[in-house]
Amino acid sequence: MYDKSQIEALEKRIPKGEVRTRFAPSPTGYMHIGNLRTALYTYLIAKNLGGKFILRIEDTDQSRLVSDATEIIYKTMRECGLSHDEGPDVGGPVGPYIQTERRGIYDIYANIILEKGHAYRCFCGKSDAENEEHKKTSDPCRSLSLSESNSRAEAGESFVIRQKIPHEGATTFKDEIFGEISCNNIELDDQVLIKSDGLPTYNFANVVDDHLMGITHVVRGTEYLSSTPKYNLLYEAFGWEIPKYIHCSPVMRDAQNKMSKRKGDPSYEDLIAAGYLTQAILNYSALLGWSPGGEREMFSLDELAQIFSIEGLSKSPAIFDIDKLKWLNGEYIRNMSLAEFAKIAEPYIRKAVKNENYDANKIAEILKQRTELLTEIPEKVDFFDALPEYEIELFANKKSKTDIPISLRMLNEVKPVLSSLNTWDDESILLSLKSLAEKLEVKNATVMWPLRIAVSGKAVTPGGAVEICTVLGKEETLSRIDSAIAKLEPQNA
RNA sequence: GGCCCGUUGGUCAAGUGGUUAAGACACCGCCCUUUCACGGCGGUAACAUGGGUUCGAGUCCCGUACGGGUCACCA
Repeated sequence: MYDKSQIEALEKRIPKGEVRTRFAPSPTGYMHIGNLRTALYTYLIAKNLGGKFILRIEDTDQSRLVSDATEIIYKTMRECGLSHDEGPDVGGPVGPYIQTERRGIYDIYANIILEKGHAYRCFCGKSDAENEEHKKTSDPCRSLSLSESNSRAEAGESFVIRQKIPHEGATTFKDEIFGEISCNNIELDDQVLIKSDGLPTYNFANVVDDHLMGITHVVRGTEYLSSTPKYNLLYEAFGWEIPKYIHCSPVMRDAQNKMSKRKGDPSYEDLIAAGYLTQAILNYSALLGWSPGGEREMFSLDELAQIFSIEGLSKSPAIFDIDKLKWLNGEYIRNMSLAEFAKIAEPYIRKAVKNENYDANKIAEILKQRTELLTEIPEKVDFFDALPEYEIELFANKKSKTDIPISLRMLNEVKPVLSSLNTWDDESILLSLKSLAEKLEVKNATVMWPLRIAVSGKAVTPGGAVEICTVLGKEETLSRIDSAIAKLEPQNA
């Protein structure tokens, strides 16, 4: 049925004496946040312990394959800096790293476990009723002799291979987060190991691959917690060393539901498209379900790898809070150098500001302290290109002590002052306006407010009157002041 | 329903028998200020519940409630 030398060859390849973790997604769609976080934790555990991080594609369910899914996985991980040491694209000592390419391997181990008597062929059909009855203790195929089973298989009868779970005793395993968990074997089903299409189920492929790839820490979601005893029984049947288990609680959209694409929860790509930064997403994901212990919250990927510890992982599910992500994103933006921010902000600025005379760097400067999401930039700066229609009521502001007549007066005072300026920059404009306010014996705001409204047409703007004037340039500034004055003239009002 | 797991403010969370029960987001107030932000200061707000154990319990044990996971030839 199989060649012993093949097994020896496979076993010989297994790297020893190093920590090895794996991220093992199935290519069924996009990278949701829970997925990304699992990949992150898996990566961090490997790096923190000086080990290897491996990518394995679990594509044994032919019916659920999505064509571009693997590409999205590669792309996302590359963008996030979660680089794998081994995987389908970079190779490695224990490949192939795609399960459908390992078919022959599962066959070998299925035959071994069949011979050992810890599994059996089940020839019963696929119908629900039969299934329900047979996966339990009463499966008549359970007691078939191996030779009879072999000859029926050779005769071409269709079958699945099921794990033969003992009816007595209990299985206990240790999870690094949850501690010891035990379960009576009688509660466990005789799960299918090899499907009738000849491909292994996750349950089998996972155990075989984790063993043959030398995985030391199995990181996955808590949905696998209740099947872990069955995996342990499998490891024991083969006589393999059991890895450390780290079962992570899910990322929730609310107290009742996991994050899901179907319900409109954002994927990594969605968040990027919504104006979030990769680093912020990664940093926030790390904090969702894990705590570094101290009060610091911002960490680069390398820093996370330094300080990550399994003990900080939490048992209970965590609800995804977009507000906190947004705040963190803002923190990342504010901590950037102006040059860095200007570079990533420019495309967003240019979406609204087509006029090349307006300096994108200067606009980025006034935007930097007040931007949380890149996508909110265009609407903040659209007034540079075209003065919006606005109501003259905007000129009235209690705190600045302005109303419409005062604004008109101020603008008439401001106009000659600005038009006589020779240098057009923040400093000169600010200085001239301040001395004007002093001369007129009014608050700075009384001069600034009408001017800002006149040049922007908006109640709220990034930057104040001075900065906006600087960007607009002298000519455009004076022209906007003129049209504001015209708007405010009593006969027009 | 059986089995497994969980439960500290609205949210993320620290806390490993003795604390005025941290911190962050959000929210509110004040200050700064050429708008809005940023920044600074302050505030509201929590140990699901009932029994034990103990001199002492958010921390240990049992029950209850609530929530989640699982019970596929999906992963």
